[in-house]
Amino acid sequence: MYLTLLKRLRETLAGHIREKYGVELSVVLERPPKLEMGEAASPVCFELAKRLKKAPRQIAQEIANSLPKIAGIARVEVAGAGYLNVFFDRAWFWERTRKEAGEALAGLAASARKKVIVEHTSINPNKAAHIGHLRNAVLGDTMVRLLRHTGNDVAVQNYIDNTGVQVADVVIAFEEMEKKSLAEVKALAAGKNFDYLCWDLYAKATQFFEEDKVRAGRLRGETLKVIEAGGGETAEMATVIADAVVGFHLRTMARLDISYELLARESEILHLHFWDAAFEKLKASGAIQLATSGKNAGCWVMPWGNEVKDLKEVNEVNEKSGLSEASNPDDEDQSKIIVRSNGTVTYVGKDIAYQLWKFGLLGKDFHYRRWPNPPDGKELWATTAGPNEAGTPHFGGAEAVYNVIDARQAYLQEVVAEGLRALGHTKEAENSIHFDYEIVALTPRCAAEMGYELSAEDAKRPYVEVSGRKGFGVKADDLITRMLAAAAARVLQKHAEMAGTELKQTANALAVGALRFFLLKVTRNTIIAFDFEDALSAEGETGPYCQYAIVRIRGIRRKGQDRGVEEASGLEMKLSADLQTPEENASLKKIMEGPESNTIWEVLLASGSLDYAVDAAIGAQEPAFVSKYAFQLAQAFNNFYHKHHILSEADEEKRAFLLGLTELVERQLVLALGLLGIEAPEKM
RNA sequence: GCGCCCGUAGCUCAGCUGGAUAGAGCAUCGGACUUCUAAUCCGAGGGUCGCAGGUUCAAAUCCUGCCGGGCGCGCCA
Repeated sequence: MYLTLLKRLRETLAGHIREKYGVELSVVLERPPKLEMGEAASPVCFELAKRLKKAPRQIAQEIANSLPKIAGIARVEVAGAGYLNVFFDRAWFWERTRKEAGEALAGLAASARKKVIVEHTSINPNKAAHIGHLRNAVLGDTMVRLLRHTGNDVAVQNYIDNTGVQVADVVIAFEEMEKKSLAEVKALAAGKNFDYLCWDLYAKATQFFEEDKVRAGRLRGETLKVIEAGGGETAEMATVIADAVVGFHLRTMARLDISYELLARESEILHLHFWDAAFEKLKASGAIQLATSGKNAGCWVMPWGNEVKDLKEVNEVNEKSGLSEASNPDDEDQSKIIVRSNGTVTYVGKDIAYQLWKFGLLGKDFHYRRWPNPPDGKELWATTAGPNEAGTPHFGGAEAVYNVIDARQAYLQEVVAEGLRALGHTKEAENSIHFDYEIVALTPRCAAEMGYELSAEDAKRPYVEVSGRKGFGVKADDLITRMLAAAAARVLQKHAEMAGTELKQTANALAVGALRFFLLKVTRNTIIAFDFEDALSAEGETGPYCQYAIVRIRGIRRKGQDRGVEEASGLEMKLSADLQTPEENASLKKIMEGPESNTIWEVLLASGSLDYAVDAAIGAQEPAFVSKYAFQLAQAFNNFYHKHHILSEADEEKRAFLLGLTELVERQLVLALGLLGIEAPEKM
């Protein structure tokens, strides 16, 4: 509701200024520093003062006096050196927010509906997931929830690099180091801790490769070739390993309520010749060129550099004036290799093909099969080179694509977008969103706690980077398990009687809440220095704090029912029965504008600001805005809870109102946490 | 060498396209449970917003330079 009022205010103000002064400008609105200054404010008169050469305060006064009445806004005042302070009609806000909470979203959907692909998780399927992968998945999943909430048609895809070096390394480790047969690996892959086993094995393999670089190069080359070609025992072993590890990843993510629609595998990009199709397009358009001399001789390269933002333009220049240095394919500093001189395609090349497919621009499609036994029971599809299974949905062909990939890959993601742009797909290049985020590292203390030995240099740093290659890091499942145990212990302290399913579900909600909130409360470009103490915390700005507010509200409801007090909704009806025009309702006015009404208004205003938080979060692609919002709403409620004892309120009308308000807080907070993938328990 | 990101309270972080006295959480200290759950609330202390210039009526925010830290720039992915 806050967003609705802001929009209305902005439009009215802009229109009024246009009419009155003949000036066109965008109206800046902000939140005043104190509640007494109103709910919204605009410094627009300072800007106007410059243009009209008049005192800002005078202009502000003129506008305040002549601005037409806006529904939901009680009054506009002049403050400070020329601010316009805007005061909402509180009773109106109350009525409308309650209605909106129930109905608003369906209406929003139709106009905004867009087909969107979000790719996230995309862990190399050769080892267990670690804390850094969790940040990726939680960010991606939360963005998916936000986009769906605002009416978009979102498909979640998880890219599986099942034919890459990392899988090959584990295959080599099994074959060369462990001397395991395919049958033996199959047996291991069916076991309980196969992803952990691979984690250790991969770390050992890394050492093995470092011992003898020549041997490493030979083994990798041979194995990769066999895996990419398919067929034979080694290729099958790779498939067995990758598929099994993907299964573990899916189960790990399911513990955090994260699921997917499609597993897009690199093997199909190869076998269905996605690259060939992309290669033809890139060659035909001149987006990539064959280098004939220099360091990159024999490679197909994409010109790259500051001057080639618009390749077309450069090509035109070339025609007129011969070669510019920027697009000379032999100039190695300005070029990105897409096809090696031996004819094989690089990772970026495959990624361009995949990105083209996501937008429906490749002219090819995958084949699809159902993924057997998805952990959450939801339908899950995977790409296949075999025949299509009946009931295959349509994947791909999106208007916007979010690739959730860490910030270190920014350059490569730029190359991919540049590839689209060079093919003339400017709009799609702009809608290729590298949803980047900073890494999760460990605090030196945490690393020490886990038994890792640090160099003196590392020990002094604020954080130490995790490394799957070295087997250094906090495994996702270990962390979740530890958080579950901590949550269960905490619940039992307060509810010794709790057991069985109830205890399990409660602990689960709290552990997931703590973990997801921990990963979501900081903005994307903040490096998280992971520490168990911070992650396990349940006080202050945490998931459990937000959940606790809801638990309190539910406690009130239970108590109210036990006592035989009428249901909140019933009482509310009584209060609202004669509310044809809430603005004029004397009872409401008394409650909301009387003395000591500030805490009430703070909670109500926060409750009605979810739309604003969600809008800002999507606009800035920053899920942290929603976690910040949830925390602030919970905080406002906890404050209110201490000042107003609801069930013992003597004034019947006021009690009904307070009950209605808590119900509204619950609805909004449950919604906000739901967008973060966090559920609230009944008790905790 | 080139490019990107970061530097805000003891610690971890917010601070939206420039706007009112720079805010949270943790930690510290002092208060509040016979009440709807104290996983809570109230209060206190704590900041030359890395440094120096510039633009502006107005700069933590924009521009330039410097200092300190991180990352990226491969015929790896």
